[in-house]
Amino acid sequence: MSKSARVLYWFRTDLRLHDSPALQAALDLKPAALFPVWCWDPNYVYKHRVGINRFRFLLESMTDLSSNITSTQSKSQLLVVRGEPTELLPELWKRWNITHLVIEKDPSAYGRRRDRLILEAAKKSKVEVVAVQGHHLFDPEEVTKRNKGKPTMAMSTLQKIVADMGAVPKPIDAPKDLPLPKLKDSKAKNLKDTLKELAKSLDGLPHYTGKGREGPASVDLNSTELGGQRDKKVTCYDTVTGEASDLFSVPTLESLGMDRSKIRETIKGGETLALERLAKICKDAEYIATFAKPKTSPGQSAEDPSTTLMSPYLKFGCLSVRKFWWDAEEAKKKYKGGSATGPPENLNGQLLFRDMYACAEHAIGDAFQVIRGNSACRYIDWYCPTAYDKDGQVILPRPPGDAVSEARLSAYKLGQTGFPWIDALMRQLRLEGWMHHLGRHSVAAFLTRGQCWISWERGAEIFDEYLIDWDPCSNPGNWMWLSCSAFFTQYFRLYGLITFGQKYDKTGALIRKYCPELKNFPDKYIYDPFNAPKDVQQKAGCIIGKDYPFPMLDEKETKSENMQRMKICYQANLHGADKEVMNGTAEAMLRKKHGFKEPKEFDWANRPGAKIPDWAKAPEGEEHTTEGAPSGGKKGGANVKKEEEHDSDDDVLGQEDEHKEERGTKRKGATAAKSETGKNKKKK
DNA sequence: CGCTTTGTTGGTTCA
DNA sequence: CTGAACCAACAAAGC
Repeated sequence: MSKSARVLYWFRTDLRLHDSPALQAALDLKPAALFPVWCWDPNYVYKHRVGINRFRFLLESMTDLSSNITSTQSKSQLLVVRGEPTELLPELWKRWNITHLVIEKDPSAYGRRRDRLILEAAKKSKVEVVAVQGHHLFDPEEVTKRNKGKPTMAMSTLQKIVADMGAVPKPIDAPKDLPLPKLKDSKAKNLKDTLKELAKSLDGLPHYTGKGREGPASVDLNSTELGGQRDKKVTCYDTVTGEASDLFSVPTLESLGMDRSKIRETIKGGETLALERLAKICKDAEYIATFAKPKTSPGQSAEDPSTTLMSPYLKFGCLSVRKFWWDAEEAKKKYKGGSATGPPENLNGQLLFRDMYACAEHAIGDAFQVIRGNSACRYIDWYCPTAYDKDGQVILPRPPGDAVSEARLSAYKLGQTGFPWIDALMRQLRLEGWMHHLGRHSVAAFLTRGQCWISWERGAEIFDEYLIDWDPCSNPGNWMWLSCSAFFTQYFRLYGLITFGQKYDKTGALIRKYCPELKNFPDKYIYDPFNAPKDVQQKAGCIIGKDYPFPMLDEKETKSENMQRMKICYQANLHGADKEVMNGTAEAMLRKKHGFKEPKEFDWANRPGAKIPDWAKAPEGEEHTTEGAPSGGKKGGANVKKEEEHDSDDDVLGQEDEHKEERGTKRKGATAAKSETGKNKKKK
């Protein structure tokens, strides 16, 4: 059989050639032909929330994979076909006389649903399917089976299970050669002719005209109407095989209706860069051996991260997680210093967390993304939850919640909350598609149980759209963790909006970079410019409430109110799959118990506490911008524009030099101000 | 991989 | 030299 094998290798979660057990399985068939295919799935284009940065990173990764294929076999490349895989793949294997379909197993709920259909179609066509695990350290299907179908809700559970599953497999090298993607009667002598023949073989196939197989046919989750970043027409489905001049090529961002000028292209995709970065990190044995996630700083940017920044590459399989695991193990052996760190805080522990979430998602399925129907998720009566119709279908667009929560959610998404730490992190996310893990903790706790009491589903949605490394398991999993809905229960442990960032970086470099309107504030007030006396604000060239929004809520007031609510929700002990949640009575029940109030707008002048600056008591007719650009109208636009004026790296460096020079004098100013207020207090 | 309050310890300054 | 005053660093406990 092996001599006549003709393999369609379908890339999905594995944009790499190194350590790919699935690709190895394909080569083990000793095929006469191997077609490396990427099917440009409209379900990913329309029915998953994907922003500009993640599409950009994916396209870069595909381009790099294609060139790596060509470097290995000059007469081959990645063959990108545009259409619905369940419609298109059967045509390909019919017209290309395929005997075997080889894939890396995609363990996510969508992946499994899609692959079930593909498997059925393959069976009908007598195409043999070979599916191999390679996206995680351990096969989530096998782990779930060993856990009796239950989700893995703790690291200790996962560790216990995988202890009996043997060691993580050692990485295998990239292939030295690849079989040609040739038709049976091919006369092609070079790649260009091969592509022409392949395109000709697909003549007569209608190009794809729908918006994906899943959900309501007309819905485009990435349209601006639904809060997405697609503002132009999608043209990538105008053909099946791409432009005639560039057959089977990687689509462009423009053909997805997206405008790359709206983002910063900070983290570039591809296997080549992933391996370079891994090699560089593993050279530093001490860094690898003593890595402790809680000690890494969230106050650093992607250009100089305190973590490895490998997650985007793991997400698309540009980097094999098993290679990461073993290269880290090798590096640790070289460390001769004191004691090394262990799981869960070390690097391998981080990779195990990724497996834990994948296995939990595997057991729960689609409901892992939401609260309703999710048995692993504690039910809490958040504002702005996902809404369902009588048949249990999600209503899109989501019917608005109360006005204040909607305004807060919008301000949060744009980085206009009035809390510089939160705003800097959210702007970093929106512009660059990445945020440090602990920064994600901070903003997630703030939106949910900390201050806003808004559903983690809304936060997960924003992350879905903006994160490059978004993952259907880790992302909802971490949102449930931080909102104390699952995995984690210590709801009284809450991140301070001023103190948490300050602990890592007193100078507020992240704020100065992403909130340039605040860059001239002295260190003392960079995390809470709203507490700065008016003369300090004037000197900094930024009046709070005018050039930067007032805080949209009172940190301490919301915190204590929400902790009381959490206590009551924990006592009620409802979960997403309970009948009270499914029939919609849970919300009213909990609100009765904790004395539900609509969230109120923050009244600066009457806020509790004794630290009200004189200038705030008498606002001098200045408008309080608690709304903080949530309408997404003129104000938001103006702020975005202002930011982009400070975009270039040179400019950022310039800003940093500036504070270094000025810091000394500004500190003196701040101390003087402090002693003054001290005197005032004594007089009173 | 919390924050805040409270209390302790050990050190410095200065009348 | 003494002792009050202050302060930084840390630990414990409660939310």
